[in-house]
Amino acid sequence: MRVRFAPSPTGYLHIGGARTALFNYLFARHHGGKFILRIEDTDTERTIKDSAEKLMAAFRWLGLSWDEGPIVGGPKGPYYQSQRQDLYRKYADELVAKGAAYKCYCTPEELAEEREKARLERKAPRYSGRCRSLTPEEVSRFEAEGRKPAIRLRTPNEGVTVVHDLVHGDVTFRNEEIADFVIMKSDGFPTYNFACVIDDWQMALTHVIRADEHLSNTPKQQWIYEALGAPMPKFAHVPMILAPDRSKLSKRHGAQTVEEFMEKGYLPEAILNYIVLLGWTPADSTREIMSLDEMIELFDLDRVSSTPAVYDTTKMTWMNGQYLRMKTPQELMELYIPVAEKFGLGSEAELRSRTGWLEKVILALRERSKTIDEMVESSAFFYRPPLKYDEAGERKLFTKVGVASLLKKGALVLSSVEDWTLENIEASYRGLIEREGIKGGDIIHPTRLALSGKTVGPSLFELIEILGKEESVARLEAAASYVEDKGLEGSKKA
RNA sequence: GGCCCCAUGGUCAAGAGGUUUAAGACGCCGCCCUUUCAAGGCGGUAACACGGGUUCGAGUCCCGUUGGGGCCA
Repeated sequence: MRVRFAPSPTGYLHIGGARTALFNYLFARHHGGKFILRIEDTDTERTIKDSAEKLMAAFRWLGLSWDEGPIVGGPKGPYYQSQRQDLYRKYADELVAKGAAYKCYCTPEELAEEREKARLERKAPRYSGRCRSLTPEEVSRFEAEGRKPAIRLRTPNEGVTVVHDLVHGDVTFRNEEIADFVIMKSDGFPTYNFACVIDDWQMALTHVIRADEHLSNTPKQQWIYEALGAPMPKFAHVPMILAPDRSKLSKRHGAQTVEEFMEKGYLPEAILNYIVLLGWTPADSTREIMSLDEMIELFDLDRVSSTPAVYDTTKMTWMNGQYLRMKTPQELMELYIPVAEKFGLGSEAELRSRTGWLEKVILALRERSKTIDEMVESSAFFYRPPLKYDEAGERKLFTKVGVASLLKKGALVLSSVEDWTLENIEASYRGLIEREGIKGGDIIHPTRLALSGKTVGPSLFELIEILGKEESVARLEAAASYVEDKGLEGSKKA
């Protein structure tokens, strides 16, 4: 079995494209077939330089490999449409010679006029077929005028065409609805439908798995296969992925490309796992968390649904958190370091020089982070004192009478801890709590705020241990001075 | 505008005529755990778009309406 993903390199790898690519990939791997990548850069003007490179980088990052295509090559190349132009020309000429297609000399103006006329008569605008049977004289007159012909496929005017779709079942189109359409434009470039069929045929695809938006194009494509005498692949139109407002995904919907999620600290396995569930469920539908290998084992087209899906970042973020928790500290460190560097927490060399410490930081944060970026952000206070204290926390905790003295006492007991272990740190604080006759929270919460600037975070004693004795003491004293300088104690009502 | 596709909770989604007083997941709410927040555990909230048929029986089949999406221009 041979399938392909054929993106046009006009931007980035869209979440919907990624899902379609994934379905193709899984189908190929499940059946031991080939997954082919083809770049549809036929429309050279709109092609963005090196966006094909970016696309492939996204694939690599996701962990999806292709068996044939750019870089890896293959027997059916080239895999860029821009390098296959002579093929389209060749087969178009063949169709003309056979009489299955013909040259059309109509100018855009004439066509527009025809369309306008149809509109006024409230009829469906469709090509009249005026160039269907031009006499040799007419042809030479047009040629003499210097007109460049387009090539149109001669299509049936009656009867129906049925697409046997693997997802939708049989879909019937009335042939009279579709007029002779252009396969080669007058500028010599093929139209989408033609190039697509030539390539799919030449690349010997057995299945065309693509998004629903192409279902309406399929009868035209089937006619091209027939005209060519080419074997027809099986078609499977998978549901589209919609934005939260149920419209087609576009830039204005914010994060929607694989690259964006990559930059936001998402894990490729989480993205893959989330999108595979958009339009497909395994036979055991309560099963959600799956590795790529498991998806390959479980995936098949018969459980692909036909209803479009709205994608929801919230659930993907949750899933990312699930995957984050499955990572070892070592794995997380490799993901953490580059982001931390970008955040200005230190150079890679600096960070790597204290991996033991870093592991503790990461372990402390792993349970409460959903993305790598979030993890890095919430670890910032381990590297430098808080720039400011959480406002609500300050109002609640630093205004209590006696808090400054409590913080100082905390600094004192910590400074006297000889052997800096979690147990000893906690014991020192517990002792203080008992001597003062206060509740644990009375000092634990202000201490957390003093050390991290936050009211939430890892277990306090773990936090203190990681921060170190000197730094903890210094921050407690700084906070005590801060409370005193600002006269916060007892100021709650003011 | 014509044609095509789609229609179960806010979102993903199971359901292939009776096993459904409709799974599961995210979210949300509550409780438990707990030094906080998470995580985890437990519980709760919430749906078959509407109208006609077919059938002993319909979320499941048919038709229409409405809504959404796509393709062609």
